[in-house]
Amino acid sequence: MAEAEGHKLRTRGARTVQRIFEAANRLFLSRGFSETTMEAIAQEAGVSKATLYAHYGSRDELFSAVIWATAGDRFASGALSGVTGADDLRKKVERLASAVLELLLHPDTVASNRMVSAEARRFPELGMLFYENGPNRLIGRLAALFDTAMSTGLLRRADSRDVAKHFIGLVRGDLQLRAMLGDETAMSDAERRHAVISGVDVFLAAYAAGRSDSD
Amino acid sequence: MAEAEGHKLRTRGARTVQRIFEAANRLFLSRGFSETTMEAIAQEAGVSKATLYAHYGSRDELFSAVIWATAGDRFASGALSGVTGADDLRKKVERLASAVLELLLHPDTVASNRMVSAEARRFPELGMLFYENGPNRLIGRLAALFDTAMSTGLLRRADSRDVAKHFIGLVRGDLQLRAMLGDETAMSDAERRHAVISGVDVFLAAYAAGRSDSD
DNA sequence: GTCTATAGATCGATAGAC
DNA sequence: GTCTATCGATCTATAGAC
Repeated sequence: MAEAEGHKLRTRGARTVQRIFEAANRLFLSRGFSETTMEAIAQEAGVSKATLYAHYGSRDELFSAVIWATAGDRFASGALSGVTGADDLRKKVERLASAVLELLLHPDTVASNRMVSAEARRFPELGMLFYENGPNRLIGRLAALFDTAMSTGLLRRADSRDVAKHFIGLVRGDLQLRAMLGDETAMSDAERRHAVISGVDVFLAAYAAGRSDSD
Repeated sequence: MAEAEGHKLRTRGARTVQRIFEAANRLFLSRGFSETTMEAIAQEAGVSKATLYAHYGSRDELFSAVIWATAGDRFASGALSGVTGADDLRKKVERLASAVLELLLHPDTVASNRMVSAEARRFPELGMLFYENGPNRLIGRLAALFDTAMSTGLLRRADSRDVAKHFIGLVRGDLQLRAMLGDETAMSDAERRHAVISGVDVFLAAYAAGRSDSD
């Protein structure tokens, strides 16, 4: 789903663009913006620098294309499907929390957060674009789920976008910040499990409609 | 409190170091890491580049010094004093939430978060150092406050560091992320007030000991 | 469209005089 | 300790051949 242009992959030129884009995507996400040179991208794509500039006018333009595409891809994917099922409310919410945390701690998510925030001063629009296309889409999808849960009477009535933000905030804890600061241990299973359990505990204590008997 | 070395400000050399450090501090925080050149720092400090290198071995070293010092300064300051007082629990917690949000959305906080996370791959240790000296100190101070509140019977018993993380997560919402991505509106009074009120609402619903009658 | 080769500019770091 | 002057490396972007 990472087509930069409207072309299909028929023409030779479009395939080159595709290769360039994917190379840039890999390198930006794995090395960061400042450490990724046009020379390296060209090499990774198997083309020359001149060819690269024939398709993307500047490094910033290529960077924007990568951020725009990848943010949407990841945050729009079906990673939040675990909510359906016949389990009790707590189990369902815990699975949802795990899925959210998985997304928030994904190396690509961490990398793009790092890059976009670092370059937000130079790209006033890109930051907003990224937010709308990424994090805000997650909020929207969660809000829709919680809306349903409120209609069903599982959760008490509240602004569903607020509920989504609170849910994310509770589950995230300090794990995403630590991941962004380079703390590898923030991604460990133990840390994640604890964040999910304690976060969901608080979430249900505040938002569960009736009385949720815990484990 | 931003002394890099143990010297006092007596000697001429120490005053020069001080000026260099403060210039670097201003420029790094206002322009970001990659946009701040040694030439610019020297000019801002009123010295030559050679003098600058006589006191700091490299740009990275100067950057580390700035991050290390400023993180501690801000997160250790007495900005959390608003919790004491004779108000009811909700009012107190709301003032605390405002103080936390003020800190999290402070331009310098946003700027250093951006920079450290962006450079975390090159500086494996600096990220951890920053976390311990900054965000983790905030968690610790909040945990101490909540510990007291639990002893007093105002809040129900729980791991106080978890409580602190949940508190921060609830109040922060998506405001700090948006601020880091360059969204100026994230710092508006309206946004902050709403985040404080709705966040505290959920926090008390989950953690208040008895029954907290709301407004 | 794609290549090689290089221009053009920036910047971190240093040499050497005072 | 501080200066001026400059080196050397790196990187973005382009010119011109095929």
